[in-house]
Amino acid sequence: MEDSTSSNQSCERNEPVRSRWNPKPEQILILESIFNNGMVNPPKDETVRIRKILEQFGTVGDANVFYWFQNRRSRSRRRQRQIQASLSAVEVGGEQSASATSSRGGAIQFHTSTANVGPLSISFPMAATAPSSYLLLGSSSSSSSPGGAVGNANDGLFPFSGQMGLPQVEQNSSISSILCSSPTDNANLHYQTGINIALAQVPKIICANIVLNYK
Amino acid sequence: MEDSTSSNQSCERNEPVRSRWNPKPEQILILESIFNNGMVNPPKDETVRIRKILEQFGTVGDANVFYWFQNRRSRSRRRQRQIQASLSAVEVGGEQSASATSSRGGAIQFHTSTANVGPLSISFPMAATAPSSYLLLGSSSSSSSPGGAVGNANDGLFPFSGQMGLPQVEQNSSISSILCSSPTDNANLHYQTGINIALAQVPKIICANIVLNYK
DNA sequence: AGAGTATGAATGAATG
DNA sequence: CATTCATTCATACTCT
Repeated sequence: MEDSTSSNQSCERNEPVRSRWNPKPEQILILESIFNNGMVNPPKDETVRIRKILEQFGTVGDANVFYWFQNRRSRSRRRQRQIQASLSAVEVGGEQSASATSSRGGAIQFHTSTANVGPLSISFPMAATAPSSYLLLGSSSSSSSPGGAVGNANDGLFPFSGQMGLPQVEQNSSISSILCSSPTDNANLHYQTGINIALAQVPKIICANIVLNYK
Repeated sequence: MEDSTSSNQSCERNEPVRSRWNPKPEQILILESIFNNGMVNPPKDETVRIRKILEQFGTVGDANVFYWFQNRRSRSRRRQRQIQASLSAVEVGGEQSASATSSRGGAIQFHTSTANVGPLSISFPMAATAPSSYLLLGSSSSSSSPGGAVGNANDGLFPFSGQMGLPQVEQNSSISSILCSSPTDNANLHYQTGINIALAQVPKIICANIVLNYK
C-alpha cells in the first residue's frame, strides 16, 4: 500500500539484497508532487534531473524514475477509467452513454491519488543548500535551467518541456513549493502543521516534515 | 488487484483468448540467437522466413517478428546508453564512488537477461532436415574467425542482408549453432539432455535447443 | 503464514 | 527510430 506508515521498508540502508527499487517516502513525495503539478510525463532530460534529486534520499536510477512515471500515468488513467465506468453504470439501460471512454483525454477530476494523503500541499522549510533543490510552482525564480534548457514558457518554473499527455492534475492539490534539503543536513526542518504524513520510517531525518494543508 | 485472474501466459496450447503474442521460450531463443548473431534488423523477406521458423513452435505473425526486432533493437540501444551514462557518472562530483550513492553503480538495473543460469550448455540433436532450417553459426570460440579481425560474427552463414547498426552481442553467450526442426515432424526433436532448463516461464533466458555455451 | 494488494519492472504493440 | 500505452509478471508490504 502506499500508506507506508510506519514500519519497515527496507531501503538500502543496509540491505543485503536489492532486487527492486523501493522508493522512500520522501522520494515518493517528490515524485508525486511533480506529477501532480502537471508534469506527468517528463522528457528524458528532466528525468535525469529528477533522478538526481531523488538520489539525495536513496539510490535510484533513471530507469526507476522513468518506470515510475510510466506506471503512475498508466494506473492513474486506468483508475480514472474505472471510476468513470462505474459512474456510467448509473444509466445502464441507456445506450452508448459514455462508452467511448475518454481515451487519452479524459477529464480527470480530483480524487485521491496517492492513497492516503489526499490533496495536499507540501512545503518545505527552506532548504537552501541542497545540492540541487527543486522548486515546484512558485513564482519567481525561474529555474536556472542549466544549459538554458527550454525556456519554458509556462510561467511556472518547472521546465516543463515535455508534452503532458494527461489532463493532468487529477487532484486539486496545489503544491506551493517543495525543496529538498540534503538528508545530511537536516538542520532546519520543523513541523509546522498538521498532518505530517507518513514519512514515518524515514531514514531518519529530514524531510520528514512537510506541511500539508488540505484544501 | 491486478492479479488478472489467471496466471496464464502460456501458449496456444489451449487458449482461452489471446490478445497479444506471447513468445515461447524456444521462439525467444531463436530470435535472440539471430539477433545476437548480428542480424539486428532483418529485411522483410528475412522476417518472413524467421516467422516461418518460429511458427514451428507456436502461432506467430510477421508483424510480431517485426515488432520483436524493433523493440529489441530499441531497448538494447537504450540499455547501452544507460550503462554508458552511469559509467561516466564517475567523475562528476569529484569523488568517485563515495557519493555513495549510487551504489548499484548508479546504474540502472535493467536486468540482464542472462544471468541466472550459469554456465550451461544446451544442446540439441541436430536435426537436419527441417523444412527450413536456420543455421546460425557463431564466431565463437572455435577458431573460425580468421584473422580475428573485427569481423563481425557474420562469418557464418546467415544471409545477412540487412544493415546492422548495433554493436551487437551484448551478452556473453555464444551460440554455436541452431537448427530448428519442425515439431510436427518431430522426428528428431527430442530434448536430449537434462538441462533443458526451465523453459518454463523464463522470459529471459532462453533455451531450447541450441548449443550454447556461456562464457 | 497467508491472502490481498500496491507497485516496480518487462515487454508486446502501436503511433509519430 | 523514438516514445508511449496497455498488460502482465514479480515482489514488497499489510492486514487478518
